[in-house]
Amino acid sequence: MGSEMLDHAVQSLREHGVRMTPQRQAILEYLVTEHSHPTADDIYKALAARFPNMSVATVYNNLRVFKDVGLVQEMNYGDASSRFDFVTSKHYHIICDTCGKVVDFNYPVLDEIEAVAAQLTGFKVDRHRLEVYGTCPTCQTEQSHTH
Amino acid sequence: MGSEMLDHAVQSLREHGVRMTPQRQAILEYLVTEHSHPTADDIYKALAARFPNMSVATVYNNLRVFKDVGLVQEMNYGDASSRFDFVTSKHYHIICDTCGKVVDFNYPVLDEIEAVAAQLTGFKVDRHRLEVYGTCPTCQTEQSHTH
DNA sequence: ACACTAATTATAAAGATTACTATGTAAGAA
DNA sequence: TTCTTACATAGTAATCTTTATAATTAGTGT
Repeated sequence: MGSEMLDHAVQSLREHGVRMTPQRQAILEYLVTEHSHPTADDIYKALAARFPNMSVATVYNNLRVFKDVGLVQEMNYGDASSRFDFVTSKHYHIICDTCGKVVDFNYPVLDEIEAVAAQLTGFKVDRHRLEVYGTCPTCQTEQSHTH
Repeated sequence: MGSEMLDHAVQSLREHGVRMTPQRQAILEYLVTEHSHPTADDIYKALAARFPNMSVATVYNNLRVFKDVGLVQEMNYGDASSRFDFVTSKHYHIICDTCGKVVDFNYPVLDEIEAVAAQLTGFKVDRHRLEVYGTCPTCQTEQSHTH
């Protein structure tokens, strides 16, 4: 399962003339196996044991490479660090305002709004971004304890 | 027109115990009259002539005050600086990937997706964020000239 | 006009990301 | 296998946005 995705990703990188290095492989594996939405620093810390000398820049560089190839989606939330999501299928995200956790949820893709926006503004539309914000179950219970 | 919105905003600030200062007034005016979606730096530069000694921190502080009172909405787009929008009515934004311009467009508020997300994930939903990305008319013509 | 408190300025600091350079290494060619 | 070359990495400096801090200034009610 996971390894099929990984193999496919490696092949896709090869086709784009991207060399495989141990660090690159490890970052990719981490993204595929962890279903979280890690920050660059999360990845850096998670791989520090295996690659004590790895540079943060390497993580960023590779995430950019993966993004360019289309394997990974970058999600920016202003102040906080970007989070990176291994692209599998179309889905939206809901984000916890308290702890920053990101959870996937499925909803029909909003094609219509793109068409409407294009018509109203004259833009050539490329994509849209939709996120829902709130409080995750864990933080909800924690907040009810302290109050 | 604009001055009504301004008066209302000033009154709203007064009710929140916020003092009026020339800098604050000027930043507010700028947000009301300019229908752009300026960054903090845009505002800073625009008012530099009138307030040569104004600090960037003042701009940020005031934008935060306005945000807390609900007069202004902050929009983060990752790498780039936040942009600030004087809140008038509910609308969505479409953003140019080339020049960063932000344009408003109206579309029925997507209440349903919030309900679905809450049900699927167990989150307590607070709000959502939707943006459409593409190329604005100006940049479209410029790109067609150079190609 | 006074006093109290908030706002401003100026600057330092923080945090995320990128730029840069020397060194190392993957991958194909000989 | 060894060589070669371009790409990747490590390490660090730099950049950019935003916030924190401390001293000074200035609103606002009395």
